[in-house]
Amino acid sequence: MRILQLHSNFITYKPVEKELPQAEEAEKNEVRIEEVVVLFTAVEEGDSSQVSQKAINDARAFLGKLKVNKVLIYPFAHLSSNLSKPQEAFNVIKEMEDYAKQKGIETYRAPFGWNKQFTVSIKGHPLAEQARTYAPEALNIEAKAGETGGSVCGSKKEEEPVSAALKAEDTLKSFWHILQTDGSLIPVEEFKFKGYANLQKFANYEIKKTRAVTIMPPHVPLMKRLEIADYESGSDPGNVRWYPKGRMIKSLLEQYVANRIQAYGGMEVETPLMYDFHHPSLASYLNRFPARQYVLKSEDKELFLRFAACFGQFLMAHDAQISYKQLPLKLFELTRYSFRREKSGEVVGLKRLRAFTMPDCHAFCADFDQVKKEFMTRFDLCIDVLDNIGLVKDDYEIAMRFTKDFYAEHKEFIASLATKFGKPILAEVWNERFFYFALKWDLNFIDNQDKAAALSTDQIDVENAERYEITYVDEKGEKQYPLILHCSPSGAIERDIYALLEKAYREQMTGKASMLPVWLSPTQVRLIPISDKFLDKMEPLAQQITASCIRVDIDDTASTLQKKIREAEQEWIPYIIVIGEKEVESGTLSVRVREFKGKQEALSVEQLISIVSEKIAGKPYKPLPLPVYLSKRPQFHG
RNA sequence: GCCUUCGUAGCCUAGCCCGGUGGGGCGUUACCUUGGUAAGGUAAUGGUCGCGGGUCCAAAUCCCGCCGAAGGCUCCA
Repeated sequence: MRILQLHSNFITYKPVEKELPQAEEAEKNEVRIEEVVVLFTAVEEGDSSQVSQKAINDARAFLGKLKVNKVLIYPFAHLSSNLSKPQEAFNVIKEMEDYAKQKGIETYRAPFGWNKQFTVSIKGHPLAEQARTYAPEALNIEAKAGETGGSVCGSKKEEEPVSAALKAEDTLKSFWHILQTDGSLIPVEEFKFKGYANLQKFANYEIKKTRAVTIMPPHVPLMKRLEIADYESGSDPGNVRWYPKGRMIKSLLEQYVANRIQAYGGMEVETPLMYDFHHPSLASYLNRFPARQYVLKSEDKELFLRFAACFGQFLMAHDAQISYKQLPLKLFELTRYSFRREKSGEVVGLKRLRAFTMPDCHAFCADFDQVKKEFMTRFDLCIDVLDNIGLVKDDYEIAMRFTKDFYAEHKEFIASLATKFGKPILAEVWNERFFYFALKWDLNFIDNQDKAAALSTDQIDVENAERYEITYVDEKGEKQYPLILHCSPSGAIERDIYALLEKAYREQMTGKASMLPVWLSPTQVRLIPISDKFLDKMEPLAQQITASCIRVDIDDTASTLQKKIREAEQEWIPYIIVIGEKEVESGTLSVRVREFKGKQEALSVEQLISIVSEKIAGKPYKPLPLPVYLSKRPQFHG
């Protein structure tokens, strides 16, 4: 069924003559209806009463928005070249009419089978004109795509939506299994989740999408209170502001991940943020999901903001001269930003943003042997990167997604990944390949609402080399298409911070100290003088500690000792040092250690420096992002 | 996009159901306090109660419309 829906000031029509033997009886008088939603309707082969109800229900949704309760069903064959038989069409039209009346809509209908002359005046607002298509079999398709984030650049099919949806029903049906550590695959219903509570939560989230939690995500108040980030009402939802502390944390994570990818062999590049909407390699893909882009017009060009670094790197690789000797070739960019115009209701805190920072690393490989080796290396890299960020195997679950043919062919390879991970993995298996990747894994953090968010991912792309005409020259001097791996070792940086905050909250709930890893703590050491008299003793001590690349600050505000300690604890500062008479005389510091729930330890300055230095060894360093003296700091959040 | 909830000072919040001088806390500022490991005291400061309309002698409170936000659903290429 095809419907053209027009919110009209008025419509007039006049039946002229019967066009079909099945035409109903009608008078040849002009009819005029004011303030009405007109549904020009073509009934197509196979349309049933289900379709007519669906169409009316959709129309009702609009009526509510338009604050109209009047429709005119206007049979209009010209919308389709695949019309059903007239008698069936007439029945369906009548069903629509009956159903609409039953739903309390003031319903009019133009006569069926007549050639009519009409005039229609259409309103000027954005919702006034809508076209819809209903395929009878496509009504209840839940095209579960299985993409949970990561660097994803193209889909496989680009037919018109209806046939794609039909295809999707068959192709996209997911069969869920658990991939055990020995590489064996068992249906998810048969798996005993005892001892794997997190995996069970993840499986529920992925398969059933059920959860009964209504609490606010804990990381949202935390990101505000800790002055990391906040919503920016002056921008679009999902574009957040970063305060000095948050900027520092984010910057350190960015540096760390970038360093690791460079050590792995990724060549860092930088590519444009915006691309031509009508570029041939990009257009076919974009047309499929037009609503997901930020689109901007600039003079006569239509541009869209990138949602990953794929385009830039692929266009770069397209123009490059690549020999098999240089493979695997790894390009990397830290996208600040990638843009995805998620629907407003989907944007949450730092978990799901419209503008986010994502390391995106592509490896161009000669053949499948090379892919396997590289894929394994990157699997290790991703797990190790997250581990260093502060997210360990207990914090996340892995999903692996592939077709059953791919599994049959590469069983050992898939098994080796599972064995390496050492925990059972959720496997989503398809009968046929629908996406551009043959194999993908994604690593999912499970938060306090039992929801999952994808962090790292890696995918074997078997299509985009051809689409973007990326080639390398093999031993025989012939051009070949490489296989492309897409990897985001940490996932979005903002999402890492979300995960760290959610994890900290959970630790607190289970009686442990909530804190960020020491290398990411904006203040690592706080000095609190017991009274103003000791304030001038602070400065040299602070300098000595700072010289060892440790971030130290001094609480010179006019409040009490107890309050200063309370505030330092609420800032999650790992080491708090109170200095008074005793310390000045003995030279020994009284250090309150957050990790040990505030236990005090007597340490020399050198001991303190060596303890902290050990904690942050191998991590990037940035100086204190705020003035050393607390009295000099503004309060960014009430 | 849909559903639900919520908009009261820089921040958190009571009051709203049942209309009658908007109350508290945090912060900020000043003064007192100069301390020994999670909130010292006093005072001052700060409000078109989201916006517009309606009902009423009278609206933060009731009604209608709009705007904004959050959560859920869907979604997550």
